[in-house]
Amino acid sequence: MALAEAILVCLTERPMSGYDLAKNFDASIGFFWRASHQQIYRELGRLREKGYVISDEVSQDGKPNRIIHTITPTGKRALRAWSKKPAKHPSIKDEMLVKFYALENVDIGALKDQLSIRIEQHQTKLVKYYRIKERYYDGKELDLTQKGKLMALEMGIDQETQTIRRLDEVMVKIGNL
Amino acid sequence: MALAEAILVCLTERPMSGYDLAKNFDASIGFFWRASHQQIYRELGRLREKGYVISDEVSQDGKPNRIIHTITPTGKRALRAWSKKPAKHPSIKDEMLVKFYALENVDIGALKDQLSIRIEQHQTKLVKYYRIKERYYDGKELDLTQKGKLMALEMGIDQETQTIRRLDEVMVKIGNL
DNA sequence: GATTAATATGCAACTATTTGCATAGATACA
DNA sequence: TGTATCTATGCAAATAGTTGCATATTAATC
Repeated sequence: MALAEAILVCLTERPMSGYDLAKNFDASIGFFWRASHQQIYRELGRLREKGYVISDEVSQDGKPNRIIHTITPTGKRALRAWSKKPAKHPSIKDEMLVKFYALENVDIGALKDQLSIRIEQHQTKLVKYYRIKERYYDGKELDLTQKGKLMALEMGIDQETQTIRRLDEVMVKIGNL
Repeated sequence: MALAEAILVCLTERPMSGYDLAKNFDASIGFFWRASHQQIYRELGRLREKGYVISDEVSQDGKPNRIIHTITPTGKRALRAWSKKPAKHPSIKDEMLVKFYALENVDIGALKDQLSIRIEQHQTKLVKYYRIKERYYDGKELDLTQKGKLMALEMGIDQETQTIRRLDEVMVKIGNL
């Protein structure tokens, strides 16, 4: 499972609370690995049991206490070991394509609506990517980790751009049906 | 859940056994929705309970009996109702991108190997797509369902082509790191 | 003064997916 | 004659992911 590793990757940057991690999974690393806060808290428990992270409670006046998780040397070794194992091919599950596959048994008007929603979602994501790129990477000196993140980000930008073009083309095609 | 619907979609084409469906999920519809034979057999049980399919045992001499599943009018109505509901955005989970995201804590040599394996997998898929296109669609008169399938297929071809180009570019980039 | 949003954590139940196992005849090939 | 592959079905256990609920404080807004 790579949720564990995705969390460890985040923690190599800096120690974080479950809440911080959940926010990270809503943005940055979440572009490549989605997870809910419930999943994250559960997984943090497992990582603590294995000794991959240590957790310290920090009291804050007023606000509820935070539990800050720090990756251990054992955790870092586990991460490097994981990196050598072949990456699983992401599993494909796209309802919308299934609907295209069954065009005669489907409401085509509704499908068009879904397609334009999908296009908007990809555009939103693309804008987000560009903002992050401009803000954190453009015209900056970058270390190795940052170069990796930028590469992942540029893959994302390229993917979204191509997806939007492709879906626009499909929109024209079903319009002419 | 769309596994149920993906199965129903297959059954609109013709009645099939669980085994036939499993093979379909290894090719055609499986390009857009992956499922194992265990999942399919279990789901067929549920579809039968709901009255979306009827199942008839057909004895074959020698070979084990086949159970042929046919979609019912109720099943077809369920399929059309499903088609009107918004399609879920496919969930993103790509271990390889997580590894790029953590370049400093990762074995880069191993990552390159994984990248080239990934490229090969996409090439294999692309070749498969082209074969299907030539064999079943090129230069043929097509009905609505076939047009939909062709559209899905062409989306697949475009996606794979772009992905291969993108991953090739990344391969050059990590070579120059 | 009341409501909403943000911070911060987590359990429990349910659903979905993966992995390993099990059975059993037919055919092909070495 | 043995081995492997294809046909054909399915259970059980483990792991992963989603949904609903629960709690509690602070700060801002209406």
